[in-house]
Amino acid sequence: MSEQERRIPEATVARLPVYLRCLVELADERTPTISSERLADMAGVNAAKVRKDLSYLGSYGTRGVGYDVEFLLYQMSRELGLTQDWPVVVAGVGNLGQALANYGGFTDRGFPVGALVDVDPDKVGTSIAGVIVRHLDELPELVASKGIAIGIIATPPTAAQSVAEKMVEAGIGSILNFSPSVLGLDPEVSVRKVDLAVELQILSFYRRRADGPASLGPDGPQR
Amino acid sequence: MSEQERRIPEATVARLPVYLRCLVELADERTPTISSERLADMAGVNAAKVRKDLSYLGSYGTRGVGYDVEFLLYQMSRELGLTQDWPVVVAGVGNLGQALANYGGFTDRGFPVGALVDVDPDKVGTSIAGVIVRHLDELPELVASKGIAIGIIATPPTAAQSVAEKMVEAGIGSILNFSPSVLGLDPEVSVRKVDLAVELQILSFYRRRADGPASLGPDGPQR
DNA sequence: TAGATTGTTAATCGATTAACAATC
DNA sequence: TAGATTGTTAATCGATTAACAATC
Repeated sequence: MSEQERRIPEATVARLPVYLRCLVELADERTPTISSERLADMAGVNAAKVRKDLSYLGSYGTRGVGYDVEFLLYQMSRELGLTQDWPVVVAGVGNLGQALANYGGFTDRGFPVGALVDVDPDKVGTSIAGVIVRHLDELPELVASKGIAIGIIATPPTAAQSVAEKMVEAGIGSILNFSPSVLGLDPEVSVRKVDLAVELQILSFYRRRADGPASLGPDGPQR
Repeated sequence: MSEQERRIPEATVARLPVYLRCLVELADERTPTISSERLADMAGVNAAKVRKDLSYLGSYGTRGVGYDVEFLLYQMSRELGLTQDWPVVVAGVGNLGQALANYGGFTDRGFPVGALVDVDPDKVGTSIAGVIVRHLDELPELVASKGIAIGIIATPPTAAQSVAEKMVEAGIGSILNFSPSVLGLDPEVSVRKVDLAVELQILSFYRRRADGPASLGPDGPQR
């Protein structure tokens, strides 16, 4: 690791937030250093993978000692772009949208809910978790005024594509899609998809056979 | 494909539910057949991948014609174990748990909410979406009487591990974990994890660089 | 120094993709 | 038959893992 500084593999990027959460926990307990072995246990992966993943960030460990928790935490936050807040807009305040808006976990982790939008006149104007629901048409002004970085789609599937397009037009470049629709957007836009029924169907597959990889996360086996 | 009938790759299993949803849509529109090319467009993948994935199910296509929608839909449902319902229990009826209980999408896709459990005396006894919230301690009887197959963890992270263990003790073999905790369980138990903050953090990473794979699902690039 | 643990190499494994013969 | 499209092969790519020299 020296020339042509690291292109971090996709699989590694997906694990960094897991390590980050472990490090936050360790920092809370004032644990000064952590070995790849112990971090691997916490994260549910193996130690070789931890060392390889961390090596993409730089040579931040000390042989014979391990990794300095605070230092690694800082470097990882920086790499993930988490040294600043990224306000999100939730589009669609049905069951899921409301739950997401009320869910404190986003704000805690640097993703405050900056805006809520819907098209239903009964919902526009109401307040959820201290944020007033605005009409979808106001998205461009909201994105600009609140500095919205990420759009979360919690609309019915029929509306998802058009809402996504409006988000992109409004200047949003990152979308988390909770609707079951496959979005077709400019490949410049980052899209991640969370599909609850798909997760259950995958569990159903492995249940039926009861011989597949037993412990899977969205990005593969946990251990 | 003939000897030693197919061990379906994990990556393929994760895509089958996406194809399934496309097929349902096609069946609704009474489209009789579909080519790998068109199905690939709908699913947001490439045609070679579709053909390879479908070939693990068997040789269900017709050269020069494509795949019979209804027939493929049936075969895929069968392979995914979706020819029967799999009742789920949601543990933890906070914001997320309530939203999940109210979310009709599960029942629609063969995963009816058979039970809700919590430990909060203020919640136990209340009714959500027509299901009465029971105490966590009643889990074994609920699993038995309602034929619960899948446990959904929507508790605070501190409770997740112990709730998961109770689910396993009660006979549940498949768990969908919405808490940010990494679960340590018998490897026989299938676990999938949905971590909303992790998804946002991954988006944050790619936003910062704006040079990564642009369009990602939980299981990799969408297209 | 002796023990511990990293960082990196290289082997292996699994997933993707292009290409095309088979065949409807 | 001619055109279309599958099913499969083989090449390529990316991810995982064990092993161990480097070094604290």
